[in-house]
Amino acid sequence: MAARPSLDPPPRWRRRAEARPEEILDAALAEFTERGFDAARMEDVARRAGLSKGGVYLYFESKEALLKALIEAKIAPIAQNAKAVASAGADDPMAALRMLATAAAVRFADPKVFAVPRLVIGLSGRFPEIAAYYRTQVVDVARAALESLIAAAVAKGQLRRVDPRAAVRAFIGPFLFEAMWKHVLGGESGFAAPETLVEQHFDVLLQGLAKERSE
Amino acid sequence: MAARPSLDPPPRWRRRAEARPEEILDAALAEFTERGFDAARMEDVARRAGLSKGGVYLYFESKEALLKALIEAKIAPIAQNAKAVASAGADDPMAALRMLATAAAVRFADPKVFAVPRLVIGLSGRFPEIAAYYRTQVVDVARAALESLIAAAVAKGQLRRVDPRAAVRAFIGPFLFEAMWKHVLGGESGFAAPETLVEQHFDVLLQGLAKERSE
DNA sequence: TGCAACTAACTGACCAGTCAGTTATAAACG
DNA sequence: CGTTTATAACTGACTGGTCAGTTAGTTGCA
Repeated sequence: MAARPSLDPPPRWRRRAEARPEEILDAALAEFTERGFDAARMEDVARRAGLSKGGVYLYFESKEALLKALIEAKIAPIAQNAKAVASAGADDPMAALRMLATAAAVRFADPKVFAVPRLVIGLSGRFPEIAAYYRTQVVDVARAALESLIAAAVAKGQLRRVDPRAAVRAFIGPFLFEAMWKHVLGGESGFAAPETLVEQHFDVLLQGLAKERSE
Repeated sequence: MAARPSLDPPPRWRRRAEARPEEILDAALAEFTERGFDAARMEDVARRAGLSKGGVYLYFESKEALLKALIEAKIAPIAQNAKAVASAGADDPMAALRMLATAAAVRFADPKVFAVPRLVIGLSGRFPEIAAYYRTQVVDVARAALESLIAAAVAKGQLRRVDPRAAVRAFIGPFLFEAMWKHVLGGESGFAAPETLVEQHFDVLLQGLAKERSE
């Protein structure tokens, strides 16, 4: 009734060269995450992105090239963010650390965001370059940002002087564990809210577990 | 010269039905780790185990069956261990926690041991059953063991009362992070010794990062 | 009209799984 | 004891299906 039978039906496809690359990358991330890189079929990636398999090859040389482009595209903003927070928050390092923790909790809770590190972990054996790229572009940057903030807090007398690497591990590790629990092992998170997570984390991280403090 | 030319040359293969399954599982773990489950070829697994491809199928129904057998075989001892430590160390929980931490540090440092969780992570999208199995058989067990030890320590007045799940995250997370750093990202570990790792970890974990303790 | 964007049908390589045949080994026999 | 017999263990060539990548031809659009 409502739909007037159009005499010239809509085109079977449209030329959308600008939007394609990003759509293909999103489709690829979804397929790679669900099936794994090898088991994912280029045909399915294409369908999901709304074009044909041949079309994908107009934008990406090969499946592997698509994978690498995907990693690069999804990684860049994260690293950017970490660096920005670190340099911006040098005068109030504790507040900056809290912001970073909250950002980490929120990001790690998003399956789409965690999908990338998950992919990298799975493929690190076969594509060490990708793992190395991820390390230098993301982990090293985040690590440096955290270390500088912690060092600043130590200098201000707000934190004890501890081994910086140990401090970074203690800072990130729990989030990593929670993310694995949720996204990899399919565990139910008792408390959904990232704020609660951050709150509990900081309590343990700052005050420690010990009842009495030993000198 | 030394080798006397034997008139009847050694057989081209031997019947070794007892030893085969384990050898095949070891070979499969190595191949799956290096290439990934999909990219690994059954032919290569077989060669590595010292027999032909057809031979592998005498012991395992399919590639997927091999994968599942592999996970089960490599997982069992770990879970066993965690449970034993937990129940044995109820009277001195702090010592038991230190033992568990050291055990974890040593195990996580071994690429062969960490290969299994690495596989599970990579395959969790396609084989959720495997991830679930790993969770119930390993992570849940370890988690319960830790929580009971921590609760015991709290009861004895040795630890503050904090959210048990947060405490467990803080306990395991850093090891997880270190393992990822080393095995997945190929980062150099500044300090090889697990004892150092445990020492630093406990310092931060028990005393916290804060300079002054707030009530 | 021209051409970039796109499709669909195709090709060639690869590999999990099968199977007909071979060989090591142990047991039965003379 | 050697010799035959029986069979479990094993091999390697083969097959059927799958899928990355290609290409000849079609279509939207300026």
